Amino acid sequence: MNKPEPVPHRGRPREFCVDHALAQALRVFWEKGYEGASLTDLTEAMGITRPSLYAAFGNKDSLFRKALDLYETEKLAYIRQAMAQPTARQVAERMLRGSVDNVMSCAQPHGCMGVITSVACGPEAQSVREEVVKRGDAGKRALTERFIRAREEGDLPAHVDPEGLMRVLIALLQGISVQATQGASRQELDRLVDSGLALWPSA
Amino acid sequence: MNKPEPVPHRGRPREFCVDHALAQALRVFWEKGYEGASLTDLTEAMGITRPSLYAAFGNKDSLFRKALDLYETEKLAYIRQAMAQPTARQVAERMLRGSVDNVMSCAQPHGCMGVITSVACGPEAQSVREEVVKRGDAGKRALTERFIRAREEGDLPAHVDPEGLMRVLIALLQGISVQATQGASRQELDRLVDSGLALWPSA
DNA sequence: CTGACTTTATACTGACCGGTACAGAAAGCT
DNA sequence: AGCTTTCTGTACCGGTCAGTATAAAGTCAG
Repeated sequence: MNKPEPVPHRGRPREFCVDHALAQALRVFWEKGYEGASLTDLTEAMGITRPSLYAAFGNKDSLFRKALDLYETEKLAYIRQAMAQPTARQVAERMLRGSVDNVMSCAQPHGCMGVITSVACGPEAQSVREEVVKRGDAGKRALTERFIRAREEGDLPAHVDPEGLMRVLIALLQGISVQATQGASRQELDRLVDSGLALWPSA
Repeated sequence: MNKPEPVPHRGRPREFCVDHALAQALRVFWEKGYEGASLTDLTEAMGITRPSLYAAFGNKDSLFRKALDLYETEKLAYIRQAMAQPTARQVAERMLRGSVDNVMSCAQPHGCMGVITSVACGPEAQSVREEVVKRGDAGKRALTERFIRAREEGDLPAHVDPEGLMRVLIALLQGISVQATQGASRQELDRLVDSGLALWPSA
């Protein structure tokens, strides 16, 4: 961390590491949601002052979007891994297990950022909410395609509805996130996943 | 509506109907969440001024709790009906269908108040959040008991884990709520429910 | 009518919100 | 050296938040 700028700019050099500060911002947004995270919360966690934040990241909206990018590339890697699994069941299992790992990391549980942001209130956050929903929809489409392929490949029965099954799996993931924020233990979430997988349609 | 006080008190009589005002408050809290609903939003929707609100309902916290009571008795009636169904499958179906009806009522979709409140941000709402989680936990216990009974009565296979199945069903309900707030259509949610029920363990 | 009592509306409180003006500090360029 | 450029900290902006002081208005008992 605190790596210097690769090409030293003109003017006074920045005294903090942008990547590290963004990681701290992500932590705050993840814990408190978009509206719940005040600029005071953010700047204190990032160790910088307000004007530095605005100079480096624009405004709260664009800081959140940058944090969201980091979240997707870092914390949602398990989703990309899951999609590459050979069977639909393994796709589901990797997603569910990865989701529990994700919400149970870092001591106290925090749910999925997508759920937190899209459920959180206020017309002020409408723009970021739409962004989150848009990103989620792309994932939903990809998952549906994956299940269509699985049915063609014979590892899902012919009678299943790929889009419906996608919505069920997404609902389970969202449920895991909600229950985590409500204080569910890892053991309870593991049991949710075990029971969910026990219901999964066999080929 | 606007029914008069049954026993006329001393002093100037109240000029609004408490029940009607509370119903309007519920509508606002349901749409915007606890923190997202400002006193200005509330008083405008209720048609009363701030001091009247405080005189009649205490403060924002206690107004929310009273609205929550109303929500449980009015909007969550389907849950009590569902619990009384003869088989576990019918319990699940009534809950899922009722949940979709619930989040799809009143034109634009709003999710479950429990989910909205428990996921919504900020340490200021911690107290009401704990209240919501506490009420939800009681429901979870009751549902687990219901599935244990179902297994004893033979309408659930012996190998299922009642608590795990309870968490799966709750997760589906929470997923329905989240997807509704994200703008899912009734048709999409119906498909979620159909696919979920198709997975339900048969006796 | 008078006084006790309660609800009404206006207008305010201090605290916090996201965002910024300003001036000083630290670097490169010439 | 000076000059330009960029960052840093302080101190502030108008707006909104939950909650309330105050006084007028309305209804009772006597």
